[in-house]
Amino acid sequence: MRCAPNPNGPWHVGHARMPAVIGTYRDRYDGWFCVRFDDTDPETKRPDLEAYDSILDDLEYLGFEPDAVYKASNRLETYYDHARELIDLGGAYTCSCSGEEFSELKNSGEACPHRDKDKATVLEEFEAMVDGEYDSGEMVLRVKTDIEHKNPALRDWVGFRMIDTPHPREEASEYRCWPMLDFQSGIDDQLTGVTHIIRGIDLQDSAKRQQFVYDYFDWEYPEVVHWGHVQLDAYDVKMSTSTISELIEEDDLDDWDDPRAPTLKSLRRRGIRGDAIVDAMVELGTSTSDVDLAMSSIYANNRELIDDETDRRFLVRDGTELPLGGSPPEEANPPLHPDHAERGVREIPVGDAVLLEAEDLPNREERLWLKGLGCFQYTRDTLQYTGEDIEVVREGDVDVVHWAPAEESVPVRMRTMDGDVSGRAEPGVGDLESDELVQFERVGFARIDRHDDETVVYYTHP
RNA sequence: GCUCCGAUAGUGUAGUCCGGCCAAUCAUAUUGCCCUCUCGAGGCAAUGACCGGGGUUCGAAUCCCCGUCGGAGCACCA
Repeated sequence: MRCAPNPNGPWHVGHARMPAVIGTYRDRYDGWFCVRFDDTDPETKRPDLEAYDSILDDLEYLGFEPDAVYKASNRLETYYDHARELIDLGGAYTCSCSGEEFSELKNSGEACPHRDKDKATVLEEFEAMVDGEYDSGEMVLRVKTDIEHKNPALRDWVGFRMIDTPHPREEASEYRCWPMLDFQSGIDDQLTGVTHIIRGIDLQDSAKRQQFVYDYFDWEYPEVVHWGHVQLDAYDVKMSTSTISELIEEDDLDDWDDPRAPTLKSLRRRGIRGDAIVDAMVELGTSTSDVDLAMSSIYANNRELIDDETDRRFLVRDGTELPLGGSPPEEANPPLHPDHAERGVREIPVGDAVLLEAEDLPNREERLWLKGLGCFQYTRDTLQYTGEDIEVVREGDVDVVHWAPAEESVPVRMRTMDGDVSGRAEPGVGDLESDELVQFERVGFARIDRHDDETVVYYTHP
């Protein structure tokens, strides 16, 4: 199988579907898959030189290593050779009609005057194309199919055209005669031994087009599955490489790993495992209708992967300070993980005041249980320690909330899909390694990114 | 306009090829209860779907036709 991306930028989440599915199939059935960069349009789909590595990097994040990596722009001579052979078989002709002219003829099912040229002329003109003797638009090589085919999309399609703009890759920058996707891809699938193709519904006619070439060469066409488009809920930003690229350009997004961007680099930075994405993609199946992928299903997968190993911490967002009274303990020791007592406890110095989230602020005379600390009653604008047992919580009339010491807490900026949130976390958070995951109790999972003036974390999911 | 393709709960999916075991599977979501010093995890329960209409048949989610809705192609893009 193959994954044939157009290297025009880092991958968005939707791109993960192909490697997820073919990678999973490969592993399951002892198969083979390659990445083939279909970079045969140096102009309108101009490749981005950084994208080649960036895509392989994204692939690694998803947990797959391709069995081979190809670049179509390295293989021009191969395509030329096959074109020559095809000409010799009478399956192609050079054509100098303008796109418009040809389109009109084609739509009325009429052949253009170039269709019946003899092979020698065709070959001669094709060699001139290869040598770059024509300018863009002057000459193309058409694959001879059936000019009266009932589906106009299949009639004598273009196999090669001239492009004046040099390819961005140095190695390919001298070429001017470029194959179209259907030609290049069809040849490569055969040459690399691809037996099964998955592609989008936008390429529904590709197989039928390429079948003509396969017939000329007497090759057997691979099995094909077409799938619909994937849409992600939960994002304001459209899942499209060009849209994301523009937003970054305009500074509406920081970069490709901005938490608001629906990209793989963003999910990675938020601490989501590649496996969680892969599993969600595989669950989507390969149906030909469009599908909506719920981020919640990626989150559910991820939570299952990380919950057990992720330690707990407190983070209070936009805290309100309340003084403490009644001699509470000087230190709180909640467990690092409620299901793993063996991992030990946290040491949180309490101080004279705590921060609470707005939603958790008690009413007058109300009791509140500060997790890992004890029971307090809100009296005369102070949280008075009552010393009561956890039983009061079990009885049901005391809410349990998380908190942070007002004094010895560390400032945190949490980057989320909906923008940044600032808050303060228990002091231990300041010592966590970059890349570590935490669960802020009653807030959600987050990945520690870095410690600057404040600790920057990326919100993972609830 | 011409040509393809598709339609099962909020979302995804199984079942459709080879009609009966499907008053329709599983996951996720939402809600409620239990448990828990988290709104996490775990347990239990509830919610919720075969696009419509004809036909074939003893019997249709499944086969056929018509409609509706949706998607795609008709590029010298991928």
